[in-house]
Amino acid sequence: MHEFCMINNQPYIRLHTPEQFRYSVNLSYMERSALECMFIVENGTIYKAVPYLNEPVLIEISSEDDRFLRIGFPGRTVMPQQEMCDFVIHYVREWFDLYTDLLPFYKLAERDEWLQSVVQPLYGLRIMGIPDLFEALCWGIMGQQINLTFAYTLKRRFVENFGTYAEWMDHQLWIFPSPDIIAMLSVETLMALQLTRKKSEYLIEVAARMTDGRLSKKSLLQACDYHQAEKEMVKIRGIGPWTANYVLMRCLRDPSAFPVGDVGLQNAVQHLLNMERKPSITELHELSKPWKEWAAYVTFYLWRVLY
DNA sequence: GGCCAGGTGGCCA
DNA sequence: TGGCCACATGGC
Repeated sequence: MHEFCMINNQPYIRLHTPEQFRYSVNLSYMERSALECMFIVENGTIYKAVPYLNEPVLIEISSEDDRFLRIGFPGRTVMPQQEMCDFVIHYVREWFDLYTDLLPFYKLAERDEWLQSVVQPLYGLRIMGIPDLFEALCWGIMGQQINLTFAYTLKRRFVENFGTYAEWMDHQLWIFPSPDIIAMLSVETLMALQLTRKKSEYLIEVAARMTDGRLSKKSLLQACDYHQAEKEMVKIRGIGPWTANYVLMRCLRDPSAFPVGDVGLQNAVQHLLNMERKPSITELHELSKPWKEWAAYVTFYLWRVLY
């Protein structure tokens, strides 16, 4: 549900959110890294360019009472046409994971003391998504086996070399490169950004598959079977179980996705359980049994404990 | 200077 | 199936 509003000649959409949502806790997640290049956060407002019919649309997101979302359109004095508004509303809902009902997750956490201690302080946090499948896959591949700071550096170089941007005030708001641009690059071109040879090959291969239609978000979601989608992704070189589950979690919206080999997850569990060593994969599967269906959410919340 | 990093593919038994 | 190892370089 939403309303179209005006304030000081600025059009905005007032978007209703589920009860299990708090803007502030999501905002602090968005503020976690100054190195992030796909959106800007300033004074509690998130600015982003979203791709609408190959045309970047600037949006600004803020909140009313920590509950309602306000979606504004910087630089516009009239409300955009209906189709664009519908697109933006859907984009924001997907980005903030507002289509997911978190009530069962919180009910589950109430019955598990350990889980509750992780979940309760972050009440209202959603898995902030990466709606663009190509971006999600690239980010997963780039981030493998390197520290997060360097991963952000690589993404920035990738985006600034091959993406497009819209200007807002003195900022550039970037649109992630489209697969057809990347599919045409040589391995050496990507290696110049300090991606490894293998990662460069993987990125170009994923781009080629998305360009010719062998791989798409639609086809992965078509079977309505996340396990099948995972199998499809893992067939592709450079996408292992971690990356596939990461993409299931942040793009395809499978609440039970579980990147169990994730070192951040392992560190968080080790820390919270006061273990002397990192938990094994087997131990993590054992631990996750009670909340298996919500493993993506638990993982996301656990990341917030350490990062 | 050394260990670790939001892993994966490939090889070997 | 399960255990190593190269990759390849920045961050701290």
